[in-house]
Amino acid sequence: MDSFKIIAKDKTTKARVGLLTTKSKTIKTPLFLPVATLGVVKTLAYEELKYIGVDAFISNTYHLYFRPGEEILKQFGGLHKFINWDGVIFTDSGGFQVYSLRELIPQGVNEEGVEFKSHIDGTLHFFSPEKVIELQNIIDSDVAVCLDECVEYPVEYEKAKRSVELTTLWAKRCKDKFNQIMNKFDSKNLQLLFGIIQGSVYKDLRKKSLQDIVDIGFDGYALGGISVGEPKELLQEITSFVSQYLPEDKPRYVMGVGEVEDVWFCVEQGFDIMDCVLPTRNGRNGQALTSFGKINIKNSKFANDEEKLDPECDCFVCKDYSRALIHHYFKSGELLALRLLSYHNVYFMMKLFKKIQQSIMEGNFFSSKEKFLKKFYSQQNI
RNA sequence: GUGGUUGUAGCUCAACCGGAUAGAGCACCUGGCUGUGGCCCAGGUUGUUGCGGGUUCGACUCCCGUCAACCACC
Repeated sequence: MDSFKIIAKDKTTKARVGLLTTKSKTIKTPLFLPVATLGVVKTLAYEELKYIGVDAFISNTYHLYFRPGEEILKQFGGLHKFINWDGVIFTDSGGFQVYSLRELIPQGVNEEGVEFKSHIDGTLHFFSPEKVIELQNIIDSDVAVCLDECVEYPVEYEKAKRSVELTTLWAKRCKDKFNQIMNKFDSKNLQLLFGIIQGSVYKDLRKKSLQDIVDIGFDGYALGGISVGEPKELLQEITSFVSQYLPEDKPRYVMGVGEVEDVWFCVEQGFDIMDCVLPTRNGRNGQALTSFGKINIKNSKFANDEEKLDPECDCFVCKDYSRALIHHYFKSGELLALRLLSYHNVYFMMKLFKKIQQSIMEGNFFSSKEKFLKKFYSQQNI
């Protein structure tokens, strides 16, 4: 059974609307995944996620491995049951932590896997491709991804090349282990497995990586190794380059992208799924997304501002809380401040993706994009 | 009333034997953050060194006076 079905295509761009069928649910793409590293979108209750209309989020294998740990997850029968959430769960493999926590990898990375020093207590732990698949099976996510090696930017060609070779090698082992485990399940309860493409900013490496990964064959393809500090032009160059070689009939996931401008761009290039920490992390630090651009609610100019966060938003925060009040909560260190902006920003992203889906269905993706971004950069009403 | 201690940025404190543009943390004001530790990073504003005299080439620093806070004793 095909897990992905395209139901609409934009005529002038590569944007498309699809249905992704997972064992939990069928959900519509383009899809934005808020990040729930430890199984929770920081500060938000599951009831709130449901109310906002969050269909799916992404959790992290590495972090869940340390807390709550395999045993608790096994006891409860996976993350869905542990957190009582019937939406779709993606899991990241820990490959990104090879990059983000690289100072905790004293031995470096080899063919067998990665030896991590726990960021919590410094103890040594070993992740192999097989282990990561097992863990994601224990977590019982709907969509798992292969272990990959994400390298920093900028990176030397030779190092990027080795990471591509390693990522391919690991992808094969992930796929083998995955098939072995999935044999025990009936077809309705199959997890999906996505492969990850590396290659940094080198086009020949990107092409090699995606050919290798597509040859192995996965339920979807993720573009990794971007959003690691490279300039926006390179992000755009790589995403548009890779997208032209990806199979059309499989979901395409660009990992770590979530700035408003980048989101429109990646959808335009034919990507279906993206995830990003920005709406929540920046929300916790005072940045709010509004129809008229980003604002930092901590700025003193909002101290007496009676206007709502985003005059065009209909979330409860924008109905009931003035900018001045949220400013006050932030300056006072009140926890509610973090929640209000997290809620609003996630709401903003969900509404944005609904708008994107709708514009593709109605055949006006490009003009919608232009209109949206023009307003977003106008800084009116701010 | 007498004796003592202390007064330096909004706050807590540095500043050698008298030496150059009086510094730091926090706070405040901005900016940054792209497969998450609420963190962190990068900049920026702020001083009549309680006040007034004096000595000196030069005073936060030494001297005199004065004000304030605190402590002890009457």
